[in-house]
Amino acid sequence: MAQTPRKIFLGVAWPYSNGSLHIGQIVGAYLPADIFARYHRAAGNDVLMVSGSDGHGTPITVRAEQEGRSPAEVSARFHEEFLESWQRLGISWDLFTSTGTENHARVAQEIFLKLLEQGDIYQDKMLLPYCLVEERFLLDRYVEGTCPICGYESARGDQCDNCGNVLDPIDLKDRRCKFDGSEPELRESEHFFHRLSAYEGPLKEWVRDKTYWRKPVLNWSLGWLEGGLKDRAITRDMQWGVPVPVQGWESKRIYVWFEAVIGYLSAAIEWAQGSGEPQRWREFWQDPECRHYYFIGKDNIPFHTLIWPSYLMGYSKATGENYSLPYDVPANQFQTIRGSKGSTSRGSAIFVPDLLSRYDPDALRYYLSATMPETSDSDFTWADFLRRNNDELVATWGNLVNRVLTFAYRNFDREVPQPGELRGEEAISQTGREIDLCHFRAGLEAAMSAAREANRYVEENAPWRLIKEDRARCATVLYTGICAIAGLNVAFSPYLPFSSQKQHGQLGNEGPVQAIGWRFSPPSPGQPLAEPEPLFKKLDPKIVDEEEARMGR
RNA sequence: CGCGGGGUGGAGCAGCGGCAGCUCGCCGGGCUCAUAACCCGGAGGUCGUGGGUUCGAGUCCCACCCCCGCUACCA
Repeated sequence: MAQTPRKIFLGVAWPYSNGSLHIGQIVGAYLPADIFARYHRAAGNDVLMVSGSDGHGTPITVRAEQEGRSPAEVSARFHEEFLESWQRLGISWDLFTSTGTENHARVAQEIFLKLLEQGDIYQDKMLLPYCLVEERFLLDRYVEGTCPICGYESARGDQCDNCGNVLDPIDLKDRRCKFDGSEPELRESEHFFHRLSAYEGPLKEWVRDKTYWRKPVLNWSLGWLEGGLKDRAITRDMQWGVPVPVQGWESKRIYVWFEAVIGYLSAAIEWAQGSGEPQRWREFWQDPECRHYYFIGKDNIPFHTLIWPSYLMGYSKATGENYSLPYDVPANQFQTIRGSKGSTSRGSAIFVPDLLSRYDPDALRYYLSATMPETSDSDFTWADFLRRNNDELVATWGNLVNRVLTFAYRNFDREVPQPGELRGEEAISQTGREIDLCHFRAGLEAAMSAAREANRYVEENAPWRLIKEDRARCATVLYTGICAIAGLNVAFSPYLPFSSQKQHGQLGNEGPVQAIGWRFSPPSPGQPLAEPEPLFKKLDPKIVDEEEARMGR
């Protein structure tokens, strides 16, 4: 199926390093990206998967203020935690860096200057609320007032909680500072703007043939385009972030949403430097044959389907070089927690480090893969997690492996018996096809379905009866079962990397399971079997109540 | 008020113009190699509501109702 070796670039959302990773980020972006990357690497394609901590922006400074630390300290602390989470979850980055590197600032400033020279970025004045008491410009959300649309008195500067309309703080009546209640004055501030409006035509043209994008992704993008694109301010009155590379702008910083997306490019450059071939990033960024995929949550869609492409179009033009645009942005919907969006304050957020302290990574990966919100929001419940682990992962796949290997180990001198028919090729190719299309749930289901078929095969051929009647035939049946397992193990490997590696070893193989590639490789008859041991643990039903209690229900 | 997504057997989901499908659960049976796991059979849905288009509609169109997100240390 995977025809010619391909080049694939995966850009994955940059998490704000202001708190622990939670389950929604994993299921929404990091897990699908990892499955995709693992599959393509096994299939022999050249993959570059990058991301990093987004260490700038207001969320970081807010947290830093609360803790009385510097933004840099906060960011560094969570960056370290992220690295550990990736490792334990098995998210296989080629590079996970941060926006705090010199390299990133240099690349971001370079793009900023090129776009400035070209006229894509221009200076203008804007009126911003300035608090005389706090002596600083106030962020949109720190201004409150009366909503001009519905009259609600506690509307925030960015949006009215009552009617839901997106607002501009200037439109509010009876404005007041959220901190001290004083009335902010409107003070003129000089800022740089990106001429997004100029890219409306080119973007419309570019999006036109993206019919294969997921429905929400395409509709969201088209909706923005139809509404007309507005120029966006790309600098902010703050001290934390990438400096504006223009004289006299020392008191301002580049807006986090301008520079963070540039991380996709700067990370590739950093990766190339680290690999000892500093120019190698060009293979992924400037070769038109390389396909770019961006794995993100649905809230980030316009940034990746319109805004980031507009920067790339402009930068390509300014430099005369080709910078690839996204091929697909398979954004996921949200995974709600017991029916609503995860919330720390309501005790319904589920954080990765905590989760990994009690559960195996593959159990989590299985559950999240099976319930991935690809087409619509899906819901996380502990009861469902328990059920899918015990009744699907353990009972179907885990049990197949365990029953066949245990039987073979005991009855055939602890080695792989002699050959006969069913293999695992079909599962491998079908799962591969689905992953290639970013249908991750379907890919997993294809493998599970093949595991059920293998269980049926074992049942119908009853080796426990054959062992007494026809030892040679029994060996054939078991060999066939083992072949199915070996094949299925490849199909499951992008989803369940830890247990796949273990299974690989149980069949007496050495080296990494990925070395097989994305194909069926028959086990050698006579090869010694390791003593079988269950691949997965059954969970105790009481965890449901325990976890619910832990979440403060 | 607006924008996007969704409402399909007990639960979770797929189907997106042509006899309503999958996993789990449930009921009945089989097997005993296996983590009380596995296999077979069965019951169970007028596909949110009301109109319309069509020879034919979960599947297209219109209106309405409900849920989720777009705001909150939170994808």
